[in-house]
Amino acid sequence: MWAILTAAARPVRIAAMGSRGHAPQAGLRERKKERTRSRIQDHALRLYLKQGYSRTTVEQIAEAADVSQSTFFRYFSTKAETVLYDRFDPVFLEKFGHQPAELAPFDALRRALWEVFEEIEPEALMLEQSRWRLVAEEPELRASLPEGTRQGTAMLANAVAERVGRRPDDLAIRIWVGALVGAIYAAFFAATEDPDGNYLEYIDAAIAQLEAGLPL
Amino acid sequence: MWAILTAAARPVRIAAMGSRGHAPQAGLRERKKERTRSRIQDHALRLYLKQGYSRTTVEQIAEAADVSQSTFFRYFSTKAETVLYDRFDPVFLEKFGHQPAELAPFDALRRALWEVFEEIEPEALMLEQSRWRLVAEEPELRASLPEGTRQGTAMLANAVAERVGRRPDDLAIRIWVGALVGAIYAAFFAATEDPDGNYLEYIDAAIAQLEAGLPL
DNA sequence: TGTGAAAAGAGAGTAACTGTCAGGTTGGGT
DNA sequence: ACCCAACCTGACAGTTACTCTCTTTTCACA
Repeated sequence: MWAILTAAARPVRIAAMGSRGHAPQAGLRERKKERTRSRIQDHALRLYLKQGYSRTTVEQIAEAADVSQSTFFRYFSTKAETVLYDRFDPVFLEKFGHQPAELAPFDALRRALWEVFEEIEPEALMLEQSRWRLVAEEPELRASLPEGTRQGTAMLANAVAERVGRRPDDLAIRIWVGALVGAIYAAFFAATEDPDGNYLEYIDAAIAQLEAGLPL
Repeated sequence: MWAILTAAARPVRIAAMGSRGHAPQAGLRERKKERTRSRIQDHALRLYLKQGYSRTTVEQIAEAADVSQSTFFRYFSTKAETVLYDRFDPVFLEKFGHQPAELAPFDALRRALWEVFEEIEPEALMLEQSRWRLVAEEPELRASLPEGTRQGTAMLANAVAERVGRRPDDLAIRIWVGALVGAIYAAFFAATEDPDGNYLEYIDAAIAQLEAGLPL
């Protein structure tokens, strides 16, 4: 699942975009911005799929979305972000946090993942997967992916720490989460190499192996 | 230990640099190239430490090392590579491969790490650590680090697969290595946050936790 | 000492970003 | 209805990493 990997790029982004922070009910201004943002991302993804990521320039995206380059960079601080931005991340973190307290971390994790996947409509899932493939195939994207991961890892560490009642900077927690993310990472790339591989199955395999004490 | 993390950047690099491939005994030409390479990296690191990574331009490095920018890019395909390039990686992989076959993977790993660290002189170790700190602190470097990791992970997976007599594309192997690298990654960053932390100890902790079946 | 191949340099070009400034748009308060 | 302040947007110039192509220099070897 992507969530864990890229998670926290999002809150940072939103904060940086000058939303008022509190207002949960979006005003006209906010909604217009949201639309502009989606429009840019849509055009960007469409161009990437059509002519490849590196052969698409920001200028082209801006033109297609009918905004200036300045505006493009106001919405996405880098070109890569148009791909890496993941709207399911906060959903996952929320589900994870709301799993019953008596569940072991691995079970909570698994259930949260299932719930997120169940909610995604098949059509949206297809689009997501093409986005994932893009990330897996484009070196530049693969490269900028894990910086998001690092922050995401920190957030997940917080959630796990809370669940087991320990401090989030506890070394054991950090190592645990690091191993988890690394394993899922490996499973993710294995899944992208398998033409009709089911991402969720691969990730399940990773979780199961960790749960079993990492046998070889 | 860095080795695992950045490993394979090196062979690629060397292959791309037009060395004859076979000749193990270096001729004058080869040695001159090696010197130029070191000279560039030395000046680069010195400038980074003095004025910061992002405030140092390739032009400045080239000038300081008395080469043209063209030449700079012939030796390092990106600016980040001047930092990420790790001469201990091949050493580590070799040591790991030569551990007695009856050792469990975790033990082989631990011993190989110790052997590498023992060989490094204290002075060189200090320099290495300042390099690591640079990587940990500079966002752009953190970002470009894991692409090297990915290739390094693949090489480590090969070594592990051979050791346990399985195919390197075995999913369990890939997950195992992924978890290992992820855990070490986490330990590494924890170590950089601890002013007088000993990297090796942190990494040892990660290995021990994995060995114990990843308890929480 | 001459010669062919490899290395280095020169220079023009591309594209991702950054910073600034000026003009237009929006929304809350009167 | 109007105005002010905050905000959004575009235009534009500049920086810098990186690429390509072409020419000149250096060096191994005969």
